[in-house]
Amino acid sequence: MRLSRYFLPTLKETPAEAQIASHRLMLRAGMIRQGAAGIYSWLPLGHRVLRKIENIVREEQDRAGAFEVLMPTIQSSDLWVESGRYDDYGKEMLRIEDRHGRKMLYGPTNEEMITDIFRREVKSYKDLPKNLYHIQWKFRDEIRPRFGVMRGREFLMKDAYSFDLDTESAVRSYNAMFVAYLRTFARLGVRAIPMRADTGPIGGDLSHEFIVLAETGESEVFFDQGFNDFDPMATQPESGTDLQPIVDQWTSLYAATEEMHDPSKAAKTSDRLVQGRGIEVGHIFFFGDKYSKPMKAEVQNAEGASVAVQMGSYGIGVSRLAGAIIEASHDANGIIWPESVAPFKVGLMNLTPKDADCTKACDQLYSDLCKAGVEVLFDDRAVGAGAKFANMDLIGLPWQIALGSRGIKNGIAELKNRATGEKQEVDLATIVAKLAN
RNA sequence: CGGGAAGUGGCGCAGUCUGGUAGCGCACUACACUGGGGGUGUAGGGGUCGCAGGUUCAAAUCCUGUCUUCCCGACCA
Repeated sequence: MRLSRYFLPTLKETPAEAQIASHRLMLRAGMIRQGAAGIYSWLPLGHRVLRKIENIVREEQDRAGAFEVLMPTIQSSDLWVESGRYDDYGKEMLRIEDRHGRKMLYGPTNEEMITDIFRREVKSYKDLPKNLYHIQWKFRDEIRPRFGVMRGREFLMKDAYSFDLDTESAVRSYNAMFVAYLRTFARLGVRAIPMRADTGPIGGDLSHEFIVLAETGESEVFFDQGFNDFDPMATQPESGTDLQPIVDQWTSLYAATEEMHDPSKAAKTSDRLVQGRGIEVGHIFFFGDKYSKPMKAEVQNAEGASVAVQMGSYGIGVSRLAGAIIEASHDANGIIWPESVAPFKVGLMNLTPKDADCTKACDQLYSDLCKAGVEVLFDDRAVGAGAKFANMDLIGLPWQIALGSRGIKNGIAELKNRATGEKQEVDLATIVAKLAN
């Protein structure tokens, strides 16, 4: 992409409303713009990041055996009356009336709707287990939205729902999501620690939150530093593998959010206990027949008896992750994208656009990189070199290529690693091969 | 929902106390210079001061109401 043609409105100064790093940087880097409190538009750069996060989440859900669906944002109140949550949910649910006076709502979550879809179609234990997920916008009318996309009212969430015949099977479904989450967050370039969680208003008795460590995190967390030694990507589950040992390993060490923190249990880890702050990016629940029972989502078992299915739900805050990744990965100059979610892999800067030789070489390099399948943002604007460097650091692409008349004479470009700051002189003839992988 | 702060060109702010022709920096437009870390100069364009009432000869400024946004707390993917 040529920057001269792109829509990338970066800001030199921080808008007054943005207080925390990720919000400031997302606004400055031209990723998002605010529509109302807790409601944002995603501009091209931000949208690319959002899609990359979404795709990694999707790949790992698919790998774990879940099937993607897409449910609507607007729901009828009927199902919520049936589950008993229409009254329980309170003002956080945005309630809407259509022209016929029917009570509708903008979905804050989809347990009821997916349970309804399931119960209409599945009648036999032979069709279990099943796991259905979607990636869809949700709305929760938070009392106080804040921190940009990290606590928005409208947010993009992946929510999966599992259906099993019995508890034993349901735990296997839970474990599959547990492992998928470990892999997902690792691929997104963040370290997320699973912590025993309170089951909250959704109810149930087996639940974990996945917390990304960041100083600006909303929750206080306590965990064993032994988590540093675990590698989520070491788990490459074949279908049918027993995942319990992996889950056991990850839950063997102490980890708890403030509300679940038990100093007497934590004491066992004593010197290895770390206290920090974190951002909740995922939350998984097993809640049994909480919804299947009142909504009569039942199947016949091998004996011909009708039994309510055992359910779990599994959420990942996709839009929140865009902010959380920045919170965990930035410096004074701007964002530092992990390569897997970076909007572009490489930023190419023509430092001397008035130099015909340099411009020619840049155009050629840009074209070669594109042909090699490298995602590259080419700053071909007629502005000073300093502005280009500053802007490139701000938007945080993993690799920067600086090419000017000085380098052209020797046939070399400067390649900078945004994360480490390390710069190296690279022969123009080899740079494409170096960046294509 | 309790407590606090703020709304003035696209962005960051001053002016409000003490009423008297709306200002600065950045950005933007044109031209010239410059060209390896947000460079320099000259000349421009752009604002019913959140909105609605009121006081006054006169309101960004004083009064009343209202909307919006942000921060702290209680609640949450």
